[in-house]
Amino acid sequence: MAAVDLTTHPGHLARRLQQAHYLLWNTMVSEEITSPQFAVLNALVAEPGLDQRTVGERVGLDRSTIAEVISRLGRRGLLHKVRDPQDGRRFLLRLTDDGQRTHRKLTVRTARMNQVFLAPLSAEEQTVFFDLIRRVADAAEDLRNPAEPLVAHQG
Amino acid sequence: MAAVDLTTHPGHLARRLQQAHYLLWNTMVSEEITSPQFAVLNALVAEPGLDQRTVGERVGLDRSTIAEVISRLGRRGLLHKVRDPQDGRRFLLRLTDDGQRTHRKLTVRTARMNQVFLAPLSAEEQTVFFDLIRRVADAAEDLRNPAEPLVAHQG
DNA sequence: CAGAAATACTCAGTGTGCTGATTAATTGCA
DNA sequence: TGCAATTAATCAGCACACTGAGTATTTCTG
Repeated sequence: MAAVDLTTHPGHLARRLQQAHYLLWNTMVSEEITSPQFAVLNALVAEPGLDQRTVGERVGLDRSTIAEVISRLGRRGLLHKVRDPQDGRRFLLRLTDDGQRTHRKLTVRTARMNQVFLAPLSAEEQTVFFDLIRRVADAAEDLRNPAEPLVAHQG
Repeated sequence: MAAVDLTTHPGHLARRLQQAHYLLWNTMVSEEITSPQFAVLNALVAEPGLDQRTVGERVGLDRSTIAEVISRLGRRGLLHKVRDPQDGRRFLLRLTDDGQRTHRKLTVRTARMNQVFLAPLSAEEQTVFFDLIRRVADAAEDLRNPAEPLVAHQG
């Protein structure tokens, strides 16, 4: 009697959107490398030698998840991790040649997939689509990490 | 050198959006019942006595995932599954009184959470937000399930 | 009615994603 | 210097999400 219409629930839509993307990625980009794995490769192309935690921050993965993703990429020989001689807690990450090649190959395919994925929207709609999602996601993230702790005015 | 800007990748945005939602759900709705679990409860409020596969179809979960979600809800005493006397392959699902109560309670909280989540957007923007995401997700789903096999015009 | 095809569900395996607890290393302060 | 706090990473535990393979039941067809 009191059932709700889930098509107006942003969480439900977000999940469906991600699932749809997952399937398309699998058929058009790669069955081996996942989208989060590609994000990690991409982060290390942009900034080689990052440590694990920072990579996670860049791509939006928590400490546990980033550890597993990196371990898989390591097993596949796409990156290597070395202890930071300056700070023994850190591992510094770099892509191997194979990792570089894989990133280049997937970059092309990902661009094609994005075109297909966004094809139902006009160019202007695509811009709005990005803008709206980004604003909602950013605001929700800020709710958890209150950016400026608003330094107390006086002790 | 050839790194890509992930903020223009719909898959990456979809993932961030879902993560943001997950966190907000946890703090504002429930730490026990997840959003997919609520979707299942909701489907069974709308249509009591559905079988497992159909519930999965309604909420967008595959056969394996829906099985686990239902088993968890069963363990919590929120629903029960009975073999369909008409078709021994099926399990028919119904909410318990506790399940009904839980659904009612979470419906209220979910509405509040949605308001907070969507607060960064104006009312018109929220409409556009739903429309764009729905269109992209629907189109991608159709790519995998070619809706109408386009019945041949003549034998 | 019997065998084949379809269907509902289960199971094993993999991967993403979170929290809380633990370990190891560094930093900061008295 | 020496101990406390912080920080990077790991580990265990839970939950979602998919595929491919297997089982049981029903349906379809000859």
